Amino acid sequence: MGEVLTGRVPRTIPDATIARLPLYLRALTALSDAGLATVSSGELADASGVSPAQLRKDLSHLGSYGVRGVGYDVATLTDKIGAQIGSTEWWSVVIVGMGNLGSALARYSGYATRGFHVAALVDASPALIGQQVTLDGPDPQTLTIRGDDELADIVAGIHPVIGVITTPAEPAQGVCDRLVEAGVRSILSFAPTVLSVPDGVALRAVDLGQELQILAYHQQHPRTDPLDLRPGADGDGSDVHGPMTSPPAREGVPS
Amino acid sequence: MGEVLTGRVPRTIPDATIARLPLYLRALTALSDAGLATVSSGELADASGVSPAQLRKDLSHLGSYGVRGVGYDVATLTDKIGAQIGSTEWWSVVIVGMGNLGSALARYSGYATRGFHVAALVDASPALIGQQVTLDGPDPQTLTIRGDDELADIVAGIHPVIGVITTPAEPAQGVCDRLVEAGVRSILSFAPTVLSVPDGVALRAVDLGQELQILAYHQQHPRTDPLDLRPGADGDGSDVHGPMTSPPAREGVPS
DNA sequence: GAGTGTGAACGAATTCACAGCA
DNA sequence: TGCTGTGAATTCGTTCACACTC
Repeated sequence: MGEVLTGRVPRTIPDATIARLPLYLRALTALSDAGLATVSSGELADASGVSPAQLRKDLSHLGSYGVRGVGYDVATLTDKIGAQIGSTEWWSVVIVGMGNLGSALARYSGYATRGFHVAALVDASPALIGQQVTLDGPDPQTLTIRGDDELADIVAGIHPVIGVITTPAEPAQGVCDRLVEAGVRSILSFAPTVLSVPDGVALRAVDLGQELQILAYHQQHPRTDPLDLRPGADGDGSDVHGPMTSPPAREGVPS
Repeated sequence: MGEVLTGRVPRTIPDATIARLPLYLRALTALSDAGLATVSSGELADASGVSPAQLRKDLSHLGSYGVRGVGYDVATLTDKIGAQIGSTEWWSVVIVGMGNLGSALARYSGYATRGFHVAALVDASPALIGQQVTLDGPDPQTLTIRGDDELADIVAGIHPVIGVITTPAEPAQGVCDRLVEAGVRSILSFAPTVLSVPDGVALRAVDLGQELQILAYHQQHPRTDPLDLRPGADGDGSDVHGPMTSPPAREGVPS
């Protein structure tokens, strides 16, 4: 793929690669914690649940940070991926919709380790507005649920911001519109509906119902496996259905 | 490509298509509720957030259920997709890990409309075992949290089963192994770790941290858009980043 | 005329296989 | 020798464009 004039790296990392960078970052952190200083593509691939070839191709998009015959320096690679992903700066998260899921996400304690923190909680219900929510985590913090008519004010002060929508389906598009209006450029939705956003706004949507239905399909149509032609070809059979359509998002929301 | 001998339909629906079927099903339900009897590919595509061409190609994998010059019969199409996805039978869900997220998912009231119901709640903590959880939904139901050493017994009686893992990262692989051991063939994990399952078991993983990091990347690297070359090409600019890597799972866990 | 169904063109992502370097 | 980096081949998915049918 031809030379590029801009800087060093081809300034076009495939979306599929970007979606896997967090995986690598997490695996690297674990390796680092375990005291490892270098890893080979095979080891890191195993720890990330991808193939070695894929890992090398992905990393090649960031530049050449490996040493032939040796592997990758864990610290260096962590830095490079972190720089791409933006984990060098702190990101604020605003959660809209304080039902079961919203509350659970608010109290999730894993934000800090990934460079995020919950900055505000919002709901439309008068019954919830004004209530206090205590967040778990290193420095227990208490936030007051605010009304969704204050969204613009709330977002105004804090940047960069990621908006998380955990409302029911019906109000979701309206909330989404108001977030965009207020200047939010990245939105993660858990609402069971299709949302549309203008150009320039990144939207990701996660849906429990859809995930369950996809699993139901696979259970109904078990693979008539033409897979194990060769004996024990690819080591630990991590993934079942070959490369799954939506590269399953690893990492999640425990506790 | 190439004729197929088995039955009617090419018995190989692409994974990407399968991941979108739930979207279509949801859109169809909405249209049906609105009293519509037929839809064109354009309308259904809009309601599902995909392109008309994609929709037609996807549906063509199921067979020819449209009428040229007219469109699709909403009821027929709903049936056909439902049959593929397995929404004709009831699926049981077992949730392991009754922390914030597990509790939220347990109380989620949207299962019934999609053919699922929560059959059991499990946790390892003695503090939680024995506690009652009241599920929302049409017929309020109360489940008692059971110990994870009972997993085999719990799963034994109820089939088909989908296992949902909402534990922290560390115990997740162990829980996963025990679910598989007990006969579960479909697993949805929210734990922030890579899980491996043997061949024949379907695994999907959803990860809040990963989703946020992907959004952070996109915010850091805004598109130098070579997109709007043609004036108002594709109507409502629903998606920002073209076909997103992981076809964002629509539908979710509100309330 | 209107809109489906589908081959064919296109593009993206993965895998292969090997050259090149420590 | 061992492992990275990467063109080439391949597989997979999407988009196009149009023949066909109601």
